[in-house]
Order: sequence, then structure tokens, then C-alpha cells
Amino acid sequence: AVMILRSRFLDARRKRRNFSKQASEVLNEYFYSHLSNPYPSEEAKEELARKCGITVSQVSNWFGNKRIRYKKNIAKAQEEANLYAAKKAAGASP
Amino acid sequence: YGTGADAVPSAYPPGALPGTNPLEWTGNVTVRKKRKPYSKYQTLELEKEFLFNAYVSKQKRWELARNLNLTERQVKIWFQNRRMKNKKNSQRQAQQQQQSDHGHAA
DNA sequence: GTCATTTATCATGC
DNA sequence: GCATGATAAATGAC
Repeated sequence: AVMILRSRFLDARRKRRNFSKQASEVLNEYFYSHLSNPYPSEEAKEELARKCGITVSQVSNWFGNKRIRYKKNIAKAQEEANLYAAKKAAGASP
Repeated sequence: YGTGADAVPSAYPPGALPGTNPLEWTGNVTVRKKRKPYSKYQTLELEKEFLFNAYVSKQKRWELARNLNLTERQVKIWFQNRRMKNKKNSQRQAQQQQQSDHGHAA
């Protein structure tokens, strides 16, 4: 009976808050510009964390979720890939 | 026994032929047992033992596996993951300590 | 043994 | 109602 009120205390850190819009931009840019190998090094993770104002663990979580959810539906993510590919091309050669 | 209940059949993911995919990291799939959350009782007993010691002996592991209807491999892996969780929480608390010290020291 | 990771599940945001 | 971040089982590298 009491078990229903269980993990409100121990699991309180699971309270989720969405990242900022620009943080998601930075993470997605990196992911789609490294689509052939979306495994950032520890140093890259630290820089991404600093840019996004989040922790390294949160960066790891983001890439873990992104990789599995990307390959679960590549077709759906394709347009997002094109979006960031175009964005990268626009900023690379003026 | 307690060992040998692993190795479960599973299907191959669709559209993952090795060599034909430009994104090879999407195709590295080994047969994996489906993740199955433990019951509240199982978790509680494991946590209780973890309070005693973070490293469980072979004898204790065998007993736990038998009493909780888990394999010894599952018990072993649970303690490994639990130690990692402990370390992560410790690092987080240490980080929070540093932040609260900045406005308190000097 | 640690540790990054994969995967499913959980809990929340909107 | 799903999208999204965090956590819980499970694997593999080392």
C-alpha cells in the first residue's frame, strides 16, 4: 500500500527539465556533422557540456538517447539530418 | 545451478545488412537479452546486502541468486551497476559541495 | 574488477 | 499523446 508513494524521494532527481533551444542546436549540430561516428571523445563532451551549460553526464545521456532513437527511425530523422546539413553548409562557405 | 539461463533467441533488426550501410554504427547488433526490471522485493534485498558491503562474495552471490530467483550473473552485474551508481552520486554530491563552498568560504 | 554503451522503462514537459 | 531527459538491466572492451 505504501509502495505506491515510493520513489518520490530517492528518484527525485529524475525530475526532468528540457534543455534550452540553443543547447539542443549545439548538440544536434555535432551529432549530424559526425553522423558517421557520433561518439564524442571525453574532451569533446566537456566542451559540449560547457557550451550547452549542462553536465558531461547529461551530454552522454543525450548522445545515448539520440543514437538509439535515430537508428530506431532513420527515415524520420532524415529530414532533421538534412536540416542540419543545410545549416552547416550555409555557415561553412559564405 | 543458476548459470545457463542466459542466451535468448532474438530477431535481427530490419535493414541492417553489414557492409551495405554507410552508417556502420547503426548495424552493430549482438543478440541481447531483453531488459527486465526487477521487482521491489528483489531490489530491496539487493540494496540491503549492498549496505553491508559493496562487494559480494561468491557464497553470498549464490545465496542471493537462489533466494531472489536470479542468476549469479545477474547478481554480479547488479552489484557492478550499483557501485557505478554510488560513485556517480558521490561525485555529484562532491560537486554540489564545492558550489556551496564558494559562497561560504573566504 | 571499472566503465562506456545499448536497450527498455520510467517520469516528466507540453 | 508523444517528445525528451534520466535511470535501470545487460553487454562488451580492457
